[in-house]
Amino acid sequence: MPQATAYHHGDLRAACLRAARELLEEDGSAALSMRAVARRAGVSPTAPYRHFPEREALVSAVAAEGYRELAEHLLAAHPSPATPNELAAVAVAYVRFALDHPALFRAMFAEPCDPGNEERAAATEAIAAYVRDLVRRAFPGADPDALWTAVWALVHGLAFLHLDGKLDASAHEAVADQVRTAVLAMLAAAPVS
Amino acid sequence: MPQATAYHHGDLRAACLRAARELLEEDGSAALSMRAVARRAGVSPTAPYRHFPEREALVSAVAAEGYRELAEHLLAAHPSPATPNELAAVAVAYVRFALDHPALFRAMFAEPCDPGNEERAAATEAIAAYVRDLVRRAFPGADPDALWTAVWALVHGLAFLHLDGKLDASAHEAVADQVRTAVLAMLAAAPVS
DNA sequence: TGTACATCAGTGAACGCGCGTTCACTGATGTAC
DNA sequence: TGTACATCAGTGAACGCGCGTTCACTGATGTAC
Repeated sequence: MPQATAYHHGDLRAACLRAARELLEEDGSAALSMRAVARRAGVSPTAPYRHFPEREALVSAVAAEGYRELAEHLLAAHPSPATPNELAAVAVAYVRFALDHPALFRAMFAEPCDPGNEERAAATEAIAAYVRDLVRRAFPGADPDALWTAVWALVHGLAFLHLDGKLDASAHEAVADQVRTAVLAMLAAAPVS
Repeated sequence: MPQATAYHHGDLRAACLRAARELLEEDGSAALSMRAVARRAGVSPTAPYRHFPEREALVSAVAAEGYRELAEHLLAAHPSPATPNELAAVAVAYVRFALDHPALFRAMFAEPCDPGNEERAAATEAIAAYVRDLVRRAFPGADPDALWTAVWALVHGLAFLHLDGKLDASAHEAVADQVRTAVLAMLAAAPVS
């Protein structure tokens, strides 16, 4: 760990990530910019380039952090969900995370992603594994590959529809109810034919 | 209908919408800008302000057009789906639309939307009605309000996960298979408990 | 232990860019008398 | 029918902005001898 002085920051990489997160939390609508991050970190506009070769690298790093936090958040909602109600609780947690960190969530999904970023790939895989296990436990008879995609899509769609204002997201409890009800209805759906 | 002359365009409003659509189809990654639209329409940078008081108004108009097209596209896939297979076909059409018009699709959903735009509201409602009818036909026993949200979310999630590269979208047929399989797996899911 | 020097992590000026929007304007149209 | 004039739909210069990135630089650190 290098020493911090007036000239040398000490840990600018971490400071940039922290600044980026703060900016995303504060103004969910503005795109993340290198210059804004530098300003927030109290450093010249070009200093971050020592640690991130280009904007996309910064965004990828922030997104990876977001994936890790989302994984923790889901685990905290339920470590090993196995019933429809438990699955619904996890769905609510997923949507809540999106609504509590809208800009981060958009950065995680909508920003062009660098497929070579291992940190990011590992973090995504942790979430995928969690959902796959959930599906195996909750739906022993189903094709897990097909169903885990569907479950993720269902929950992800609920998150974005709320985030984008297509479903009303103004009240916490109402969102939770809406998500729970939708998930349970889907699982209980008995099609004709 | 005003006459077109060298000075007066004749129907600049429509030309702006056409230009905007072209730009979205050509460069899915760039944000829509008033200046680019004006350039494409062959008009001074400020001329579009005669027809759209601000950028958001233009985007809202384009989005409304997108909703109408999406509704037509779904109707064309199946006018009155009632079985899981027919529902899956509509899901495939929804995802295909998103992948064929990525920037338009993002504009429709991710851009901040003007809730007062009636054109847009009407177009969205047409889609909602289509999905609600579908749900009523296909799942006579279910709570239609809860289930139509779930169905929309499932399909919408599949669209965005493909659009954002979280699910592989490189081959048309593979995407269709993936979507069909996921939807059918979800409908056939038999939870424990 | 002291010193020369390579390397590292910053600075700050500058480049060229595109953007949304305003403003005063002008050319063309259409309407009232 | 002819004309004065209001209105409409454009123009073009300008404002102030923020951006990503480059470049030559400089201050601080650490290492080899």
